[in-house]
This record gives sequence, C-alpha cells and structure tokens, in this order.
Amino acid sequence: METVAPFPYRDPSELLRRARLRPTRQRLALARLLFAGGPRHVTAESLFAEAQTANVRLSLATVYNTLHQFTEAGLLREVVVDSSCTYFDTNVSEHHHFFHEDQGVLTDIDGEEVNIHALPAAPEGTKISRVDVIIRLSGQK
Amino acid sequence: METVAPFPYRDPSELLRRARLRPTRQRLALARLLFAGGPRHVTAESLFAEAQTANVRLSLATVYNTLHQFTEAGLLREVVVDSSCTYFDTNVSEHHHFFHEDQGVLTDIDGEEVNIHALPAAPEGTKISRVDVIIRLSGQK
DNA sequence: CGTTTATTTATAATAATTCTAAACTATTGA
DNA sequence: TCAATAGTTTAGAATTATTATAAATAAACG
Ligand SMILES: [Mn+2]
Ligand SMILES: [Mn+2]
Ligand SMILES: [Zn+2]
Ligand SMILES: [Zn+2]
Repeated sequence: METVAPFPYRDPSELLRRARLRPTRQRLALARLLFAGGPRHVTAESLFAEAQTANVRLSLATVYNTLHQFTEAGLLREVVVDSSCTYFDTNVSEHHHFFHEDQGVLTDIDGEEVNIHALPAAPEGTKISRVDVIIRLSGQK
Repeated sequence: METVAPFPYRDPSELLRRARLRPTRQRLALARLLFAGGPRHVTAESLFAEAQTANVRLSLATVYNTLHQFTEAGLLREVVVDSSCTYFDTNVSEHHHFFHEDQGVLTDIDGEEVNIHALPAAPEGTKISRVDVIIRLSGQK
C-alpha cells in the first residue's frame, strides 16, 4: 500500500538549482531544515536558532538573505501577522492561518475550511494580489 | 431633510472623560484630528506629521502614548498589514480592509461585502479573538 | 492654594532588519 | 587543472520603528 508523503520532499540541491541559487553549504542546510519535514512557519530568529542547534555554522545575515531569496523564488511566502516580526511559510499553496497570539505561533487552516463568499471587486486600476485571512486566537494549547 | 453625519462626531473632551484620560492639550488635539472627520487609518508618523502641520506642538512619544491609550480605551484598533509599521483605525466596528501595497494605504470594506462562509472552529482551549481579512492590492489609484 | 498624581517630553535604549565591504567560494571555459 | 569571474557569506555598522527613563510640567482634588 502506497502512502503519500505529508509534504513533497524536495531534494535541496535540485531545489537550489531550479531557483538558480548556488548550492552553498549554508543554503543547503537551511533548505534541509525548512523542507525536509512537513509544512512549517519560521522567523529568521527561530530558523537561526534551529541551525545553531543542528551545528550548522552560519550568520544571521545569511538566514535573512536566504529567506528572502527563497521567497523571491517562490519556495516560501511571507505572512504578516505581527508588526514586530516577519514569518515565512513553507506552504506556498493557497491557505489561511490561525495565529496563536499568546505564543506567537502560526498554524495552517485547510483551504476548504474558510470560504469567502462575496469578495468585493478590486477598486478601479488595482488588482487583487492576495487575500489573507488571519484568525487570531487567544488562550493555551 | 436631515442628513446623517458620515461618522458620529465625538466631542473630544467627552471622549477623553469617558476613557478616564485627562483632557490635555495634546490629547484633545489628537482626538480632534482623529475623530472630527470620517473614519481613517493612521500611523504614528502620519499623525505626528499632521499635528505638526496643524501647529500642534507635541512629541512623537506622546503620539505613540496616545494611540496606545486610545486603543486600550476602545476608541481605536490596530491593524496589522505591514511588518514595518503599525496602523491605527478609527473605525472600531467589524469590518475588513483593502491594503494598497504600493502606497501603504488602508481602506475599509463594508461589513457586508465580505462574507466568510464556513469558519473553522477554534482549536481546543483557544478562542477566536478576531478574524482579519486583508485584501492586498497592487496598482495605481 | 498646596499636594498628589498623571502626563509630557528629551533623550537614550531596544530590537528586527538591512547595509557595507572585505574575505571566501562556486562556476566557467581556456 | 586553473585562473578569472561572478556570486555568496559575514562581521560589524547602520537604520528605523518603537519603547523606556526620568526629569519637568500640568491637571485634579481637597
Ligand atoms: Mn522574530
Ligand atoms: Mn509608520
Ligand atoms: Zn501557512
Ligand atoms: Zn478600517
């Protein structure tokens, strides 16, 4: 019986090649951390800490550079939920979020679980680049 | 024929009294700027600039203090759309936003124009404190 | 009034992020 | 294989929105 992996694992080198980014030690390590498991949400600081723990030696500046390069390449997307800190999401497909305000944690909501009925038209001369739905939660767990 | 004001004008002194904040020159001036016209969205910097132009002498620290005090009193609400800058909204009733990304401008969407059908349940032990819908726009106007 | 308490503000501190420029590394194509 | 080139990393400085500090000022209250 075949099981479908919970997340399409992408070979880090392949991924960097496609993004036209040189496969440096730092980028490979970050790609592994980001994409080897299931979908996740990180901040520059959280990913940096994780790299340290995994004994990957790199600078925080490289983490920022890489997160932005990956975002530009469409491998990540930014989620704005907190004005003091930028979150990056490895799930780039259309979906919305719970934001656990007490813990500063983002979790995904399945695409079908939020249904926006009656979206207003974009004003003259503009086009909708994205619709973000953030359900802010308070309380434990 | 009576016309309904587009926004319930609130007497600044009355407003401060109800919020249990002393009616200082600075707060009165900011309350006037914020609530005398129609609903609006400001940043600390934009409101500070406006005060300067109106020859109200106050410090930027007072603008920040006042925006937070007004928010705590329920006269304003924060809107998170841009990780580099905090927006405050004089419209505290339930509604959603267009965010004009090129200009950094927020505009209101009427409550009825967005209809979320099928909102997921809050995870165990949490409660929904707010649902934010941001329609991000690119392009002129 | 005079005393108490809240407010304002200049200024310093903080913190996330970006910038700079020098050192390092991957790629390329003779 | 190797030098030249172009891209990458990084320490450290700079930036920027925001918050903290603490002294001066103003409002409230009896
Ligand atoms: Mn952070
Ligand atoms: Mn701002
Ligand atoms: Zn997500
Ligand atoms: Zn609004």
